[in-house]
Amino acid sequence: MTIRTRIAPSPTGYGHLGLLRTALYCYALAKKNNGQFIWRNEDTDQERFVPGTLEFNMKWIKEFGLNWDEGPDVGGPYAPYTQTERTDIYKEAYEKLISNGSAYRCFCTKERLDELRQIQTMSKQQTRYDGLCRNLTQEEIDKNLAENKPFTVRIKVPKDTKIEFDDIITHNHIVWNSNEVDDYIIVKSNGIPTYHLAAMYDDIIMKITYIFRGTEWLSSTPVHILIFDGLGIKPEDRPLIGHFPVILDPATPGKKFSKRNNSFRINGLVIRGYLKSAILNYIMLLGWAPKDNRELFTLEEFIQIFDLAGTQKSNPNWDAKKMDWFNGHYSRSLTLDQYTEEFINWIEKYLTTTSTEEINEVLISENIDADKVKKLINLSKKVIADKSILKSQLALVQERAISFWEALQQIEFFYNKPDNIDWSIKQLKSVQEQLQIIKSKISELMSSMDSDTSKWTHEEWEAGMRKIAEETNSKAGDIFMVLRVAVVGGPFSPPLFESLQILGKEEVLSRI
RNA sequence: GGCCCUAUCGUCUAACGGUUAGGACAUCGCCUUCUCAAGGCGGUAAUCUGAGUUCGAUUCUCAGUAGGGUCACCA
Repeated sequence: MTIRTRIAPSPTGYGHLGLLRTALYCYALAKKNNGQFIWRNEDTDQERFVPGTLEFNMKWIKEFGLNWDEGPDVGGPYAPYTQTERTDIYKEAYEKLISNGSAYRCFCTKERLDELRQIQTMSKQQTRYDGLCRNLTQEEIDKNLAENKPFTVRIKVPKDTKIEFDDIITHNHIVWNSNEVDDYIIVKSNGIPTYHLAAMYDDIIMKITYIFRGTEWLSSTPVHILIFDGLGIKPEDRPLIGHFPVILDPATPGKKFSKRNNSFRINGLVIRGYLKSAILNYIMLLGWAPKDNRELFTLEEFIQIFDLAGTQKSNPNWDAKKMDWFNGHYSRSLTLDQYTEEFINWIEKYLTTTSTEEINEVLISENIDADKVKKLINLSKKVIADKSILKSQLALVQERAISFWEALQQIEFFYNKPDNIDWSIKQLKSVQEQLQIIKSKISELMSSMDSDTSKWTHEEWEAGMRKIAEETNSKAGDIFMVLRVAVVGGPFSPPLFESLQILGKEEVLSRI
């Protein structure tokens, strides 16, 4: 049988990294087995619909290289792939369920349900449907229908039985006592099915073989099983279902990704200048691990090696440090040409095309204020003007910047003369008294060198610097530090000599 | 609270009854070095607790504890 997996986000919000993870695993399983990966638009909740989110989510899953074989945009044999365009299809499903006794019409008003819930809450009972419409006589039903009373459709959960299934992700055999399961609403009073019916019926029609989803769906799984049963699907013909643990945000211990934290939005890390290959690689390991503990995978390698045996049960924490390590690793493994190209691509494709609000929300967390962000974005437009100069600058920061965003900050001094230099920093403590003397001696040295910096030699320059150290009776390292602070504005910098060469003699002299 | 799930270094994990409990990130130390990195070498660090099964439990069972998910005409 052909493996078919699906990713089915609802267009009610912007996807987070959890969506990327599910998509990645679905994609990998399908591709590994020469199967199909399907995108389905689960838009049955029209009230919460947020315009643009479907397009946003599709764009970004695609950006990560996870292309679907069938979907709302590309079509396919089971089109349409948008649920609100399939309401007729669901109608035949729930009519079948009602007629064979697997579901029933419920004429209870929302008001009655709210009141019921309130009473149950106050008396500390379970909040659940009391089954009032479960056993309506055909006469009563006909009467209500004749009066055009609105109704919902509820699944009719059988009494005193077991509902069970095997979870293919956690490898658990899970059993529910059916008396614990509520009669979920599967069709709303507006005639549109809820997720439970729509998704399960679509999965059958679209011949989905694996349902991967977050663990928040686990507790409604018995309802889904009952829907399959009611539709006459034999257990062995059902799609296999598996639930992934939630990704936790260490910033809020024990809590999953905050919907408000935009750095976890699917494009957040990309905007912050992380490589998609690195993000994908880290995400792979957030719920799955191979037996040999290998950690570095390209997408292609992951597809080959991914298996259901390695899926994890417990909730992983998002480790920003490890993400950084992956990104640093991938950044360093690029050639300088590739790195430069990716850097320019980041600026042109992501940084300058994203709204300022969104960039601020994603970036401000890094101890940078909005003005600084604005300044750096302006700088980013400037740095891509001359590719070869940029390349020589990036050569100096590639191995020391975690992200492109950091790299941009590290090359800022090439473009902007540092202001408000703090000369009292601890790195300059031992030469504090002779700062002026040292500066003028460095100035002298620089003046004596060729105006064509490409003719400079490291030996000549370093000898000069060490001579100043001797003359002022200080350590050579301190002399270098004075120059460094003058030129870049702080105690950290890329290799000094190479930086000076790029900056040019005149500019260097003006900064001392 | 009911139901369900989870529990190995700080973090992600390996060990499918017998290992000096392994790896990676982080952290610490040393080397390299004009700073910061990167790189090399080394160190600290874990089986939640209590019973049981067994010659032997990280591993199997039960209980406790802690954490998570869910209890909508949302997905």
